[in-house]
Amino acid sequence: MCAGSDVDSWCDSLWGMAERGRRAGRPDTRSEVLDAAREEFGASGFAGATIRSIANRAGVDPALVHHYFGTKADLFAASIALPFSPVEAIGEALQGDRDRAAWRLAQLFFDAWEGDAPRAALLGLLRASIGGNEQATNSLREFVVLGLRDHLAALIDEDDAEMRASAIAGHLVGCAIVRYVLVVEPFASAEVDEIVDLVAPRLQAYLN
Amino acid sequence: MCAGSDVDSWCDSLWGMAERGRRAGRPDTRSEVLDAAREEFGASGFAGATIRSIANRAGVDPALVHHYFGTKADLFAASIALPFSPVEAIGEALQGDRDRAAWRLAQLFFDAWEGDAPRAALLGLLRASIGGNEQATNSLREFVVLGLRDHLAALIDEDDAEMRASAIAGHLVGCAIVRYVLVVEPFASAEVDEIVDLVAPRLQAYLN
DNA sequence: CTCTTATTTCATCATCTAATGAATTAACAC
DNA sequence: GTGTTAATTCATTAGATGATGAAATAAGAG
Repeated sequence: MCAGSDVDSWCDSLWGMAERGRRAGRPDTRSEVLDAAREEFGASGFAGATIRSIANRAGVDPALVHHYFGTKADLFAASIALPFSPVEAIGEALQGDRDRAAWRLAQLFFDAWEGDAPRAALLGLLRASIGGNEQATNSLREFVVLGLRDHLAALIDEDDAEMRASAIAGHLVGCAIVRYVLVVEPFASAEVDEIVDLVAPRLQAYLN
Repeated sequence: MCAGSDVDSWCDSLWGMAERGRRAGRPDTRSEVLDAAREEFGASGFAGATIRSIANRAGVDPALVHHYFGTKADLFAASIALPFSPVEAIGEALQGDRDRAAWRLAQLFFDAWEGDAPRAALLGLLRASIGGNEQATNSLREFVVLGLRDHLAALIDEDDAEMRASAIAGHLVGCAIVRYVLVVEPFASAEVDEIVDLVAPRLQAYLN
């Protein structure tokens, strides 16, 4: 029983065991493992996630995770590389009319959190870096410094430009935590446009 | 060797081994363990901290940690109970002149982070809750909702009072992350007064 | 078809972890 | 002093974890 390949799917679904050796077809298992790693690290942080839980989520043997990504730290490093480039997008959003720059920035920032996949990636980075992982902390700091603080400071004509830019970055990050991590109502359920209309004027006040 | 009690301190410092049984004097070991737990949970999060590391930091056998606090989860629950009562302090700070309420709130908030012990406790709560620990998330949400949102909403005469109050809470939490977790310069090294003078006017803008 | 290579699981190891119970010592009441 | 209780470490257990190497299977080149 469970030896012929025609009844494998039946065996798998019944026994939860996969057969040994290469699978039929051309499944992109590596990407599935990486996605599973993003989700697990996002949900549990670096220390809380385990190779086994990631492998289990991807429907794969733990050894395969090591085969593709090496150590747990290597896998984590691969998982916090965001699947999009926020720094450039922010740079573009800030170009143009300065009186509305804060609105465009806020819109871009909160829009980025609305999709499922980006939110998982951002949550993973946020959780791990605030949770104490040094690499993730450096990664998030780099994003805040390069993506937000430096771009914003270039728009401000005051000698405390970097201070003001840091405050703006803090405001955005804090709003994301209240809305997406702590889920404080009614902030968490409000429409993005409502949040933007509320927050952007105070961000703009830092720019003037 | 190392049997007589007169040479114990010599043995301890040389071998790193403590003698068995109750210590001389009246040391408040329980509090030291709790402080060590706050520091370890604050530095590494719930999953990253271990009973062993906490016991080691407190200079104590791991079994003693269990003796006093039970399971790791019990110890964590005890460690996130802040050694001060922020909710009441915020309530008091917000009484009085409404036009300067944001200044008093910001001063109280950032002052609270400056001491070593309170900062470790706040960092622990922040790290663990954002890191995904459900209990810590509930605890921080409760603080944000009861301590900040509700108190602030009572001051605001608009129908979106709770939204504005949440934005203020988010701004403060985010500034704490940028300053104390990510350590983004020059925000991290600035004086508290400078931060307060920068941030408070924008917080006050939410109140009006 | 045959050989090589990439993919996948299995079996296993050494290590670390939380937790428990017994043993040892000091403080304290009488 | 004597006995009781609280404080503290030691020894140990059962389980989880990261990691490695061997074996099995499919895809692809010739």
